[in-house]
Amino acid sequence: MKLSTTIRYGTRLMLDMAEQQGKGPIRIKTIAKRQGISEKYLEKIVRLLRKAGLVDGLRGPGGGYMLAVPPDKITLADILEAVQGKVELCPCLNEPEQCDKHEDCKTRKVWNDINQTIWMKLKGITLTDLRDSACPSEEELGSPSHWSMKGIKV
Amino acid sequence: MKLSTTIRYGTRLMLDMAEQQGKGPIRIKTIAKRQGISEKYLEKIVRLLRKAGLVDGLRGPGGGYMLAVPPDKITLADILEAVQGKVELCPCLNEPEQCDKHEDCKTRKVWNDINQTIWMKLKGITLTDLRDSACPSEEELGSPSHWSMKGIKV
DNA sequence: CTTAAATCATACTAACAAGGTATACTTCAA
DNA sequence: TTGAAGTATACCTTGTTAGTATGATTTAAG
Repeated sequence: MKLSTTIRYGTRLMLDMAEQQGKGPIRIKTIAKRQGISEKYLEKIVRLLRKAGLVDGLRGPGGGYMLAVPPDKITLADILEAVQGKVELCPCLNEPEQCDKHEDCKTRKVWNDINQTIWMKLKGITLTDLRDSACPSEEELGSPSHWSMKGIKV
Repeated sequence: MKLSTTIRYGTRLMLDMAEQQGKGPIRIKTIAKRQGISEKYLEKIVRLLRKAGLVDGLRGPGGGYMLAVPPDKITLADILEAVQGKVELCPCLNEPEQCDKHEDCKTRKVWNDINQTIWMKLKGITLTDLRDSACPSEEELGSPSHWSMKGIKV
């Protein structure tokens, strides 16, 4: 029930790119410094995003990375899937046969439910949403806030 | 983003007890066999639940464990907290000072949002809800289902 | 009063994943 | 042709998870 740094760093990286969009390729070194994350580690992460087709890499001097897709077409679910694969909350959701009780398991429904809810949320939040959002104050963090899900409130 | 076996086993254990409620103390050995989980491992987990005051233990022959609280007063959040402590989706939610960017971090809001949503769900589902629910068919698992949250639809 | 059934408690280990480094290679603009 | 960048892989260190082993303690039943 924890987000890996891969996800968190990956998201910040993508958000950073969305904010710098239109300014040409951005070097990992720059983002690493700006975000305070290890350069080599970020490189590793951005390569996953590249493989997933979310960013494009330009080699050589003056090179760097840039979004391969407009930021309003990139959701947090895309990012998460790119860096971690389609992770389910518990194994029996993907591969029921792993658990011999799966036919008679009431808990499966709950985990599936929460799992779905999380994915719905993630699918509903784009990089644009994130970029245009305000930084939360400490008080605001208490209750769940509302995100526009491609226009519709989640 | 994965549930530990501790949570999953702990939930099944509690559900098992809710189903057997009123029949006196139940031995771990029995539940372990019924649920197909290692006995020693379950012992370890149930001790956490005991410490949290969710179950009572009765020693000696004829002893076992039983719910210390009526099942409609026990939510999945209680169970999760008992076996894992108050886990947040990412460290910066509990201890902002851990991340020196926390004041200027838009992603924090999203993680907080999802975090809150998960906890709201967990708090809304009691052992009674679970016990009285139907086992899901494979098709049903696709979309998020609706759980009564102490009477109110979640 | 003894025995055995159960909880209770701690220590240990193996396996795995996460987080991060190091090294070396390719590509390509200046 | 040089060096700045991406690309790729291998490695390492640390922490967590999942599970086992061993034994002590309590107590009802015989």
